[in-house]
Amino acid sequence: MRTGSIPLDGLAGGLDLATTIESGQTYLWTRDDGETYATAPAPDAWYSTVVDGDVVRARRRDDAIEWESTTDADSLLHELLRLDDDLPAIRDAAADDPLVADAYERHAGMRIVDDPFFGCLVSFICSAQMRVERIFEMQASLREAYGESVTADGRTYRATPTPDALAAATEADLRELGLGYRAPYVKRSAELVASGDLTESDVRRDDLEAARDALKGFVGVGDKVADCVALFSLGHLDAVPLDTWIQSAIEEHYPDCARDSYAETSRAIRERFGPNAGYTQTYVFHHLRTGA
DNA sequence: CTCCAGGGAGCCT
DNA sequence: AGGCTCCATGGA
Repeated sequence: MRTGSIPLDGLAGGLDLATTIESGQTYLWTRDDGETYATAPAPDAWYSTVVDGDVVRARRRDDAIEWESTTDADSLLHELLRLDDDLPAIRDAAADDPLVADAYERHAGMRIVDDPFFGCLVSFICSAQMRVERIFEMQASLREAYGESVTADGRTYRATPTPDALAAATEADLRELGLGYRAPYVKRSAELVASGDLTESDVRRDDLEAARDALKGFVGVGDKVADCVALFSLGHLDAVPLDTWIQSAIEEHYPDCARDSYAETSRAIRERFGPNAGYTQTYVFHHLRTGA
């Protein structure tokens, strides 16, 4: 495999690789130790993923991100981990309140990811009423059962299942992987993509609310999941997924932003969090969920 | 045992 | 549009 290194001091705000990958934004990476993300990673733990048939491995090594890949992964990593985002500028422009300041400070270096679309879509369809640790397990199970194998340097990696593969699976097959009532959602949404009836290009809109409405055409995708896909795969950094953690945070810390409908609460909290509100949401979510 | 987890579909008014 | 009810599964 090819290798390379990305110096952290060349990135505005650096990069906390482990937190970025394990904070519940992306479920498409595998930690080398095979743990289920329930345990803390080693400081220099390797993470791997497969993108368009290429294996990408990355870990923190001293003051750089070291990578190995079947392709030149430098630009790919910049894309997947949004390494060009200026974290200090994003933080400075964010809302100035104790919760937000604490979240940014405690998890400095965490970045929003830019996941490949279909894997992100399936991940967050599966996320409904699920703990983060189990979402990781479910995506690993889907890769193991339906992902294409890619071998590099004698090791085998599993790609994200294709729409065709998941559309061909039976609902019973998917239920056996522990997907529960999400099984038919995954299958039907995979069918929509595989048939071309609703695809990534249909949901790539410049406006967040237009993208969200289009995303809700998938099965198992409502307002919250649509916002997650918009934020973690379509580059809508203003998207603020209103999950249970953020909703209770709004009740406790921003009660004036609480509205009757998702759409109105979303608008209010986006205005409160300021530019790149999705970044702030992700920091606050991780901060609250990890009990920091 | 009960309760909860990064919600959404289906059906009702 | 807005309000129910039900939905699988595993861990606490």
